[in-house]
Parts: sequence; C-alpha cells; structure tokens
Amino acid sequence: MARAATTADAFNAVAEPRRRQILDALAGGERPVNDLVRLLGVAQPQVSKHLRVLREVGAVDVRDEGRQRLYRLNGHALKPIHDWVKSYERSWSERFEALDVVLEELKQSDEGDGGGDE
Amino acid sequence: MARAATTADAFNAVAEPRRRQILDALAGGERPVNDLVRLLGVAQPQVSKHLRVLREVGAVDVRDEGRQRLYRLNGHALKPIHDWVKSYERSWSERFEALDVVLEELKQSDEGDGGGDE
DNA sequence: TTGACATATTCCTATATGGGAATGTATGTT
DNA sequence: AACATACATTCCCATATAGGAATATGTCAA
Repeated sequence: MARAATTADAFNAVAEPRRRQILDALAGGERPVNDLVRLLGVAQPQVSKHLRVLREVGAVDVRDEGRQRLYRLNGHALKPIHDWVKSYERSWSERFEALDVVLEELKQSDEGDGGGDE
Repeated sequence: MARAATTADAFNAVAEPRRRQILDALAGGERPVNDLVRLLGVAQPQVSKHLRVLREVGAVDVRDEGRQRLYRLNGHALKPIHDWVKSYERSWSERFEALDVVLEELKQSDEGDGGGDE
C-alpha cells in the first residue's frame, strides 16, 4: 500500500510545504488564484491542484467573482492538528517543565508528610 | 516528482496515523518495541520501520537495554508544527474572535474620537 | 462570433512510500 | 555451541503523488 492520500485529512494535506505557503498567503484574506501564482512563483496548474487538495480537506473555501475564483482560508480544518500537537507542548515548553518540577515537589512532600499511618 | 520523503521533516513524518499512535504511546514514557507492537496491533517490522522514520526526524530517541531498544519521545521535533498551526488558532477559537471584536470596537471609537486636529 | 483572460483538468513520468514476507544481527540463556 | 528472544533491514508490489505540458471550461470584451 502507498502512503495515504493527501486528501485523506489535514495532516496529509499540510505535509506539503507549498500548501502551507498557500494557507499562509490566504491568512491575509481572500485572494484569486493568480495572486497565489505570483506570490509563490509556481505554475498556475500546480497552484490549482494544490488548492483542490486544500478544498477537499476543507482548509479553504471558494467563491466565484466574475472570471476569478476567490479562495479564502478556513482554519477550522487545522484544529485537529493543533489539538494533537498541543498535547506535546510539555516536551519543549519551559513553562510546563517548571510546572512538572512543582508537581514533583508536591508529590515528594506528600510522601514524606504523614500521609498514611501503618 | 513524487511526494516529499516522510523523513524530510516532522510534518511529513506525522502525516501517517500509525506514527502518531506511536508517539501517543510513547507519551507515557520509554517503551521497548514489542510494547508498541502489542499496543498498536501491527507487525513488528512495520513498527520498526515507523520508528526509523520518527528517529530520522528526531521525534524519538533510542537507548539500548540488553536486547531491547527503549524508545523515548522527543517532542521538541514537533515544535515547528505547533508554531505553524498556532497562528491559525484565531480561525476557530472563540477567545480570539472575541478579541477581534474588542479590537474592532477600539478602532471604531478611535476613528470617531477626536484623533487628529486639522 | 472571435479573442483574451482566469482557472481547472488531463496525461505522463519519476519517485517515495507502507504493508507483508523473509532474512539479518545482536544479545541472553542453557 | 545451539537456541530463543528482540529488533532491524531487505525485497517485492500496489498506489498516490507533484511537477511539466497540453488542453478544456467559463467569463468578459470588441
């Protein structure tokens, strides 16, 4: 079996750097495809293809405006990624490390303290 | 050109659900490969292969203990993902939406207020 | 209608899987 | 030494790209 489809979920869709660039560009607001083509310096067909993937995972919405198609960010699709990775924040955040120290100290004193008779 | 290698960066490595499962399992602490094999219900060679990918992007560290190899989470490698996705939090968080409203109101009153002389 | 402009889709190709099966490599045991 | 245990690697294959080139579709202008 090959790797999962890029359209399978946001994790796969966003694994491609160009697609992250596109989302970053759309963070500033709605934009037509050609804007993205110029901003990224990528051929138009490739941009359209990336946009299709982003659309399929719900990371962007489209709106027709004359002969242009305005793409807009829909960050909601990225929430699962945020939720998942957030639980690992502890691994690099000094804030959590400090908290861990406090909790450990509490545990120590609790053990040393007169918790149980026996 | 094909898709970027899974070992290219954390984004690609983590796009695979099984690898996220492995990281989740390691969140509880160091574990030998066989533990993961049982926990995930996946054949041992596949687990070893996934661990190799995770090792190559720095998401896990290994330590030899007799004939076992203890894998440990190294969440630091996930920080770039967190940093990137965090900037989109605004898109779904009510907290930020509320903040946006406040900022908008401030802007309004600033304009109506006697900002400039002239 | 003819033509220009903005996008999307299709065709083709090199490449990177991810799973299954078989095998290689240490290390511990008897 | 012979064997079992714990992992890692290799081989094979079906599949999903991502980019380039060419083409199709849709809209507005003359």
